[in-house]
Amino acid sequence: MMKDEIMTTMSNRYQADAAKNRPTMRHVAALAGVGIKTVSRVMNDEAGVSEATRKRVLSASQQLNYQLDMAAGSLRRSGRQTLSIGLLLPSVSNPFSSEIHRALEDTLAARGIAVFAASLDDDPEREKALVAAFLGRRVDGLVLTPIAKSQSYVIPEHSRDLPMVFIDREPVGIEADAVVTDNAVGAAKAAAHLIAHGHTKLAYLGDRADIQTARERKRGFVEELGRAGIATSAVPVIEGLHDEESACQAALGLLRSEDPPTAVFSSQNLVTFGAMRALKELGASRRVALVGFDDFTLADMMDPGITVIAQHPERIGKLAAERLLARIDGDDSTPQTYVVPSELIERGSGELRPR
Amino acid sequence: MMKDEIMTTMSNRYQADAAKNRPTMRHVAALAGVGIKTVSRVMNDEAGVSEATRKRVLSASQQLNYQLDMAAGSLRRSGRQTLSIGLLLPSVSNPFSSEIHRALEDTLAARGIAVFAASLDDDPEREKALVAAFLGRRVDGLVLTPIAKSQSYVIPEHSRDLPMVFIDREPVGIEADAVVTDNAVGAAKAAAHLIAHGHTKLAYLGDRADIQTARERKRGFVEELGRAGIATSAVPVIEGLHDEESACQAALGLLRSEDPPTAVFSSQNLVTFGAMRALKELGASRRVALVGFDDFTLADMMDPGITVIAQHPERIGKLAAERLLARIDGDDSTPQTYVVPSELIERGSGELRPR
DNA sequence: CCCGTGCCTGACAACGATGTCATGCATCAT
DNA sequence: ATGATGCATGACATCGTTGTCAGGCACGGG
Repeated sequence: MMKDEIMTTMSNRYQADAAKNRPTMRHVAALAGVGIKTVSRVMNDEAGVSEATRKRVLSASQQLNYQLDMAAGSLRRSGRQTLSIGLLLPSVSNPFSSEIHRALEDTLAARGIAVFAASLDDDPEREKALVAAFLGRRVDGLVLTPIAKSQSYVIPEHSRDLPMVFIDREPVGIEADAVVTDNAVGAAKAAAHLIAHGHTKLAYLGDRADIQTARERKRGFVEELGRAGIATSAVPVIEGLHDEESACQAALGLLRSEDPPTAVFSSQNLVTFGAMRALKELGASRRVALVGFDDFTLADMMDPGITVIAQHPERIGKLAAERLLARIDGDDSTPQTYVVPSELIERGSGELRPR
Repeated sequence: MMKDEIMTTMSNRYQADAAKNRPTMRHVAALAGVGIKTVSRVMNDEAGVSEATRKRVLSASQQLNYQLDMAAGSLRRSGRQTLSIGLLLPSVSNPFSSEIHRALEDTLAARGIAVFAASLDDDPEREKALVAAFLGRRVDGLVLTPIAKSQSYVIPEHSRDLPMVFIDREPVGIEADAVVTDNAVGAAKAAAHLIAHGHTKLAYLGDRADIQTARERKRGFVEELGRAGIATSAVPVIEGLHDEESACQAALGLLRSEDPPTAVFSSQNLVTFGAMRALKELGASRRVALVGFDDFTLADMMDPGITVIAQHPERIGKLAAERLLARIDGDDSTPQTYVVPSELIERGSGELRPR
């Protein structure tokens, strides 16, 4: 009787407290009349708790709406995992990036791992700052698109076995796993495709040369010209195009020149859009061939459809996640670069022949 | 001499240890020859540390590559903030969602807040599971696109003052801030626009009726018909379209019927794409008017350009972030729904007149 | 009846940090 | 000279959890 009264009072007090502040194991333990270690065992599905006790604890925890504090747990837990990783992308709103993000998320979600995502905007300083921010939150791993000149600043962490996978671009100054597209090969395929359709007067519209993938694509394109015996000097190569507007202007300049190209290769999404706009403005969409690097929504709905070298962001994301999980699980084999092949998709614009 | 030797030995031992395991404040303190509380003060830029000591600590922490453990800190710190929030979207790879994500990130980054992002795929169960997962990581707040029938399951957290902002759709069963587009108004604008261009034979292609925004858009569209005196019974309303393929089939069915509509309104991105494809297939792009809800990349490059009711995801994201920050800072005013106006953008397809 | 063997269980320290508070020391007004 | 004041500093408890370990209890065999 007396004891029941005390129990009731106590449970009321704990319930009232737990409604305002967040309940802890102590609250649950008090309400269930057990020690907190037993609550811990139940919450973690550990063996060695009688069925009766388990039920009492579960009921108490539901009553209080208790939730395990992962942060506190991972502080003490051996292995110290937080079940969260950091993802650094050029921008979370970039379609290519967000496809990677999605694939990564799906693969990691199966293991209960949450993803911190952030945008770098191709700013090396942000890269370092955000890596630090994620490390301070004790992520279990890092997936990032590097932009800084060197990633040697993460060597201390990397040598402490922080799992790390680079995507889209390979790291510099550190040996770590990377998952990339075959940029040079893809660009070469584009050049070969145009040449096979009779073009010799090609033009190259490219992104900023400080971006590794842009350099690779240019290299692949130019090398293919060489193989085909086309004088590089006869092919205008414009670099430094980072948005639609500048690409459009560059394309307009080319197309209005005395001896305009009959085929254009654009090294990236936004550049392709700029080129398309220029062609449309000049009414040349059905006259000048176009192949763009990167696939995009509605490419098949354009007139003509736009032929592209498609990357496979979902494969990149999935592979990166798998590599990261392997590293988290202790794989310590030599870091490797994994290449995801690109794919040429014919839609019309790339199959136009010169007049 | 003796003392120096010991110091050196100690510092070596700590350095070796710190190179393998992650260094803690204890390591830094030992190396700098101070107490850990002093290290804490330096790392948190607290006042009351002499310049000389501060320098010693800073130098030691750099030498060890020390980084503050935010998780451990927030365990003890009053207020208990983790400087991270959870963001739940239909999909991180959905362009509309990822624009919101980006705007949110930018606003929160200024305060050093990191963002956990996850995709719901319109699955109520995932919504609950992911909310729980984020709560277990002790996020400082939650921003989410609700899909479950009711959000009452978060009431316990919400009443414990967990900041929460709903975006795109309003919550059910709980009073909380929300940031939404004026869906009904936008759809009504579309209807009015088509009617103003002489159409009376309209058609509505809509998303699944269990999605709040879809219902609102339909309501706005139908109400506008009423205002214009057009018999609702004469206007085909097709719902339940959730992807491009089903929308295309539905549109084809309509357009091939005996008395086809002269104008189509599509309630969402993918449905618009389906409608566009159907129109193209029938060669009716320049004959049947089309207005779509949601703006999209290249809409102006289509032939004709696609007239849309544009939402403003960047404004939604920014506003949601601002509301969340206000709540985090203690604002406890009555929850409110903030409406971000949509905007009709004329591009050609919506201005076609009936024959 | 006693002791070994499991099975449940909880007390306690520890994880890495911060809040509180007491201490030592130099400085200053009286 | 003396006590008051302020600054710099570190000892210690603590946040919510988990690892370790020892204790209690029931059971069974000798």
